[in-house]
Amino acid sequence: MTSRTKFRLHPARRGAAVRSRGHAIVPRFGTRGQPEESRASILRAAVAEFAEHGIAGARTDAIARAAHVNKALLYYYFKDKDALYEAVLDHVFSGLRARVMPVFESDLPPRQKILKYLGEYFDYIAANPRFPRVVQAEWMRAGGKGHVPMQRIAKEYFLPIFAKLVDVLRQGIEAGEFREVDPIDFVPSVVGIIIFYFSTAPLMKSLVKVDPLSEGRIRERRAFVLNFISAALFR
Amino acid sequence: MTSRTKFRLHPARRGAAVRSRGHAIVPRFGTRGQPEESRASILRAAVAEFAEHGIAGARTDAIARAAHVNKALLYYYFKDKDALYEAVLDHVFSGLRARVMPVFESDLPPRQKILKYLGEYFDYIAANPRFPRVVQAEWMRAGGKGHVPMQRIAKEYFLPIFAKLVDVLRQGIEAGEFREVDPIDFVPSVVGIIIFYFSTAPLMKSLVKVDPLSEGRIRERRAFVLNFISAALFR
DNA sequence: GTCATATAATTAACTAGTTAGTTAGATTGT
DNA sequence: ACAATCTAACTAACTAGTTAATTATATGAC
Repeated sequence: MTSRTKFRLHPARRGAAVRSRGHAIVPRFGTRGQPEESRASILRAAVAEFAEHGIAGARTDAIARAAHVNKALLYYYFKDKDALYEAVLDHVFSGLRARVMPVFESDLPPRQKILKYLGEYFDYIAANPRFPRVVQAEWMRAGGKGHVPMQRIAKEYFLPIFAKLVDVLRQGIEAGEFREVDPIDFVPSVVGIIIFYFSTAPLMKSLVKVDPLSEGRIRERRAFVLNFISAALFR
Repeated sequence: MTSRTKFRLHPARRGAAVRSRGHAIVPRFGTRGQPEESRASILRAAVAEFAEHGIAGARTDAIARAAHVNKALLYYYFKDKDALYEAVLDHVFSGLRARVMPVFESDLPPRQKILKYLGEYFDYIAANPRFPRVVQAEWMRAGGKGHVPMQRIAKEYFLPIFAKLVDVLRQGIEAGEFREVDPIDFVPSVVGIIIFYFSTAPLMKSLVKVDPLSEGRIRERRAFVLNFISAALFR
């Protein structure tokens, strides 16, 4: 990894095929095939590979193969393995943010707001059960001390959500509806409850008869999580 | 990895220096240095390395260096990287089992039993905050589908504890002291709450001012966890 | 309309560096 | 002497990342 490589611009960033305001793709000069399709296909394959093997364990060859593209194309769209992983993280967290932030804009009372937040969070993960493992892969890296990339991710996505939760909790507590919990303890507990189940699902499946990701089981799990946290938080 | 290698016996398993009933070590013939010390040193270093980098990310060279032994010695005591990791898992889980199983032998009422269990579990992890990451490393491997080794670990350590918890929960529910929770939902939730905090501690530390592993914070966290789960479980 | 051309998209084959695991012996306590 | 313990140096395999070319497409000149 020379310093020249490091600062090389990637065609994808220079923008080749460009999506105009509407929806129709306006191709430029040498655009051929479906470049956005290729990029998306690589990202999709990367999500699966990183979720299954972590960052160190993920194989760029495997990602390329699963995406049905040549490995060099992977390095054409992404600087290196780390950049690809970062793109995956962005994908995961921007999806989550898009899903939960609107909840905080609504003017529901604190109790309903928390429940709605939990429900949306749960449903997003349930619809993408690989995501917890992808994120876990990050904090398994380098002792989880939080690289520069992860710092950015945390500041861009996590802290804003956390701040909103702090607000709602404060309101609920002031209104006497919530027990007095410290967000620094409450939030990671909630995240742990929701995420842990899904990230251990593959292992759980091999241990017990029931499929932890079956539709029925997920519905039960959802009800339990909301009920459990409600009992712990509401007066 | 040839099949011959696979079945080679390791001196450690044949038993060299043997610890007699008392405490004094009774060395055999060519015993020199402190073989048990070397083995323990390797294990200790492996815990740290696996916790920091996961299985694929862990470097056997780094483990040997940290343990102040030649890398070949590592392969003298352990068949390969996987076997070393398995030994680490045994170390972690046997410690946990030794700590929590006595709780179930006691004749405390269900409520106190659960609280005692949670406290012991929490304290064990708090005293060894690297352990959650070590275990997480396992289910990040090969999609967490649960290798043969992990199946063994789960059956040997996890299922017995789970069974005891099922008992206590049933008793508590029948006595009308507990809300009606399904162990298949309750147990992973509790584990998630306890473990998640510690496995994300390094990242958390880089994000906020407070040290999540400071003595005071741990004490607070412990109180919160017991209180939170109590509120969610007890009537 | 069509033809050369610039440029984007894509690939087969390669390389340099890393890493798990081995070998063949050296050392030491008994 | 002898087996247990330990090591320096090695190797075979793997893997992230590169290179140098090739193919397809839109554009603009005519």
